[in-house]
Amino acid sequence: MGDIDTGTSSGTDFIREAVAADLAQGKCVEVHTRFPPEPNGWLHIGHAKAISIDFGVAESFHGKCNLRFDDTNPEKEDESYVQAIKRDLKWLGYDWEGREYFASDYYERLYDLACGLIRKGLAYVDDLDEDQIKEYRGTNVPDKSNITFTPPGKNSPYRDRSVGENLDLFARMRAGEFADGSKTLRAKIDMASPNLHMRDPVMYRIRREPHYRTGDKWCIYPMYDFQHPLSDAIEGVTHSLCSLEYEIHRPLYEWFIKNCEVFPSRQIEFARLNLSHTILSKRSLIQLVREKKVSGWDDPRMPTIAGLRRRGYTPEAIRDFVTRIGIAKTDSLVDIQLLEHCVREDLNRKADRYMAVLRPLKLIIDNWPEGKTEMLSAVNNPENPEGGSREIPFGRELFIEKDDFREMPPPKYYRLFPGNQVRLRYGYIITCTGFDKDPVSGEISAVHCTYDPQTRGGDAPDNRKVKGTIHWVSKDTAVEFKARLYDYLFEAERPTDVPSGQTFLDNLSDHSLEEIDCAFAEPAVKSVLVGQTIQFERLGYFCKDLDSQESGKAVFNRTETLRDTWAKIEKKNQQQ
RNA sequence: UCCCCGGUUGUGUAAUGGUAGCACCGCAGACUCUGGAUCUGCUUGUGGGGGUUCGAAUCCCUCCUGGGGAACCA
Repeated sequence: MGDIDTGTSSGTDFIREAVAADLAQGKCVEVHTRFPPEPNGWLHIGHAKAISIDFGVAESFHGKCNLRFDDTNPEKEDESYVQAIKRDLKWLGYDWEGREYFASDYYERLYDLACGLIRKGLAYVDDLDEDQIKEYRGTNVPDKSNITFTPPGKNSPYRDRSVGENLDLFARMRAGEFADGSKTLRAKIDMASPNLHMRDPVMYRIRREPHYRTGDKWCIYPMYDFQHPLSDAIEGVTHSLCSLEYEIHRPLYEWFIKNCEVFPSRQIEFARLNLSHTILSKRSLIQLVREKKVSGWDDPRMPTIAGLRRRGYTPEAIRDFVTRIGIAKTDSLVDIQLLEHCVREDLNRKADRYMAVLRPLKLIIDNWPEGKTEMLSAVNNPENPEGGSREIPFGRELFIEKDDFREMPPPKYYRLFPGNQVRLRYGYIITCTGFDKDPVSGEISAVHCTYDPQTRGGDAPDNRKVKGTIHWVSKDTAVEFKARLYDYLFEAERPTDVPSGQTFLDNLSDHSLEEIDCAFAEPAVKSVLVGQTIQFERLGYFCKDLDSQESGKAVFNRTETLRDTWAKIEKKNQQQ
């Protein structure tokens, strides 16, 4: 067992410990897991955690992980979701090695297994309707939050039908002889069980709804609790890892394995991911899409894998994040700043640097010869010596960031203000000599300065210390682009925490997206590819969006800002 | 409080009867041609009360507290 890597790269955790124990005790000889998405929505960062566990645990023990679509609810599922899920899984870098399965492919075997249970006297066809089932189960109460005691249920009057009658009725259910909802197949377990899931759970229901894969071949569909353990068994899954809400289903999971006499898989539950300022329920995510609160599943503000990708996140950053958060059974809320840290760390190493100005302010170098242009050399990525360098045009008129000039500098401000010296990144050291103000609006229309010819490239021969370095773009060669600046979709740390009568939609931020139509960048950005994430120096990481036009304006989505120490100082200044 | 599962610095996660550690956040400083990066240092924690033990985050009891469950969804 010494050669088994219990997770040096991803740490150890209670699941890996349990799996290692099973192996040591001979309960299984190999490890086989599965990732079982229902194709009714796109993958999000919470799935990434589950995927990391399913694939990661298998990998730790040199085992396998299947991809299985848990598609037994024809009302919600669709082929487009299958495609989206596969695409995102691949992009994240996971490989199911062709083991791509569908629960809907098991319908025939599942049906046989159900008949087997009937023959053993452990399943029966019930004529009770939905409300009656609840009533008999003892759970048909108006206010669930006010229950102090759950009485035992009582048996359905149809519970003791003969095996022959049940077999016949079940076959006729399949044949379409009965109306939707008029009959169900139920497991005969224990109507007095304190675990409500054991009170004769429904195994099959009648639903005339075309399925995206089986069409109208079936009008009865198996329920999750019956289908899941058996699908796991069919695939030889040894460890069925799922989230905490299935914990209470585990006795049922084990009941079906035992009574169907199939390959036993062990279900182990872990806490699902909760992320601050984010909503991760598929139901809510689909609502944001349908009600057009966002532009789609891949809106860069969405916590979906596709949204994060379009935002500029890398698979490496996402995978790093989901391994850093660990695995436990504690219900927790992970600070989204950890995710942000992970992208910054990854992108800092990988992203090429460029200069761009989001809110342009004209800077005129009064002692620079009219019409003269110079090319200056700039390093592409200071974190990567092999990244090379590029040339940037420099001239008499530049754009600088509005925020980099102040008429009256606040404390600790060491950018441009009258009389102050500042370095233009990769350019010259300049001294601010004045500024033009629009007499009507009071707005500053241009800043004037002189440059020191001795400081070409930014180095001062006299080694004088210049505290501030600001970015710039040469006016004549500037490339215009559109920038989309994103903020949290929800300002609240827990978007679902709302006063009664409100929903998470009431928590939607009104400034989660700011569009800047006319920003300027250095000419070299023309070579940036759609989907590529770069850094605009001092501003943050930006990803070229697919909305960019071939020969027209490029669109850049801001992935994240850089860590902004000045913003903190400024905030503190304001508080004082 | 009918059933199930949890509670370790602000957040997340280790420590499996033997020095409560790591990461993020935050704070301070060093360095820096990105107020970025990097480096150094720092603050804050075992929910409460009892018990077992030489020794308890860990085992036991009890209280408190959080989450989940009662779909012909998964």
